[in-house]
Amino acid sequence: MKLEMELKSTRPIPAKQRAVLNILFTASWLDCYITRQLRPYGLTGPQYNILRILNGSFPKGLSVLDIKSRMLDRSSNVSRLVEKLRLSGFVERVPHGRDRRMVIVTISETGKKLLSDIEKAQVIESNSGAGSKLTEAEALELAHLLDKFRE
Amino acid sequence: MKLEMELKSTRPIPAKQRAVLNILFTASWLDCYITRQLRPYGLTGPQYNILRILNGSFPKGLSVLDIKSRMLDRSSNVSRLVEKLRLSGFVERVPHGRDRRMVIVTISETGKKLLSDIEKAQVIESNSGAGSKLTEAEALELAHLLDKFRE
DNA sequence: TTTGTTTAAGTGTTAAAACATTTAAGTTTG
DNA sequence: CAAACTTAAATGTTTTAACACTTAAACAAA
Repeated sequence: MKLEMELKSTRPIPAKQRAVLNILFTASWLDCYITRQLRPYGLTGPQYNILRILNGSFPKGLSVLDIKSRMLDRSSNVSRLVEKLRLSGFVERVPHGRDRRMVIVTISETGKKLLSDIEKAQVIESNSGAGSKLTEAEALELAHLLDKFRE
Repeated sequence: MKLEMELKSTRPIPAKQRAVLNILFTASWLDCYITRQLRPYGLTGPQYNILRILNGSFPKGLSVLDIKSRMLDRSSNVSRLVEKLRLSGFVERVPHGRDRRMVIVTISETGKKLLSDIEKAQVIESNSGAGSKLTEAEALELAHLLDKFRE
């Protein structure tokens, strides 16, 4: 549905403002979608984000700050999120050898198993999920315009 | 900066996933930007959203549910947000005549003054703000692709 | 009417975000 | 070396989000 319809806007919205509102609205919509997808697995969005970051760097681990710098939401409190993931058994924490201030976080086998379960479930419904109506070219164009938006 | 750089991604990201990540990342970036803009005025993003909705419907007011259905973030607790705005003097609440379950919320003169102050300040720096690098046509295209993304 | 259902708004509670502050280890410089 | 500074992680606190639940009014049907 078009943004104006979603927001029940009466008067026309200027182009740039429409872009701003649409980014915020779509992100909220997407966030809600992702939260629903993750609920059965007992993960929140930021926790899932961390697991995927660690999976991408596996078998190497990352420090807390390294994780934070790669997150979608940079205001996340990574220490606490990692601690929750550790309690659930999805990551492991080992102190850094040289620099004893640092802690290196690594995804566990359980964590990797969880990610692959989630991925499988999403692949099954990937043709009906978020962004499924976009062609590859449109998806690329969208990402490019968003990059330009932040300049 | 391109998303891959922002997220320090090593391997290439598939197009649709890039779109998803970029929407979430850009929204978080934008949210941070807006929060900073609004801070001097003592408003949060959702509060500002409500004020603008009420300004758009002025002089008519809206019920709590009407406001909610027009908000960017539909999970907002409008009752509490409206109460805060009322305590700050930016909105007024009057019980609905016929249906005594409803409350009609209207923006006050103080609230309208606040909005115009904020707008003026943003116009001044509108050439350096969010989305300023996009042309009108690109902004429209971006909004259109986001509409399609949610289908 | 009275019973049940739906709708609007508000409230209670838990968890998370936001932001500042603290602790401890490492670095730099006089 | 010692003091000052910087950096990494954790913690404290306040606010807000998220979600369920309550209350009260309107509506619908027996």
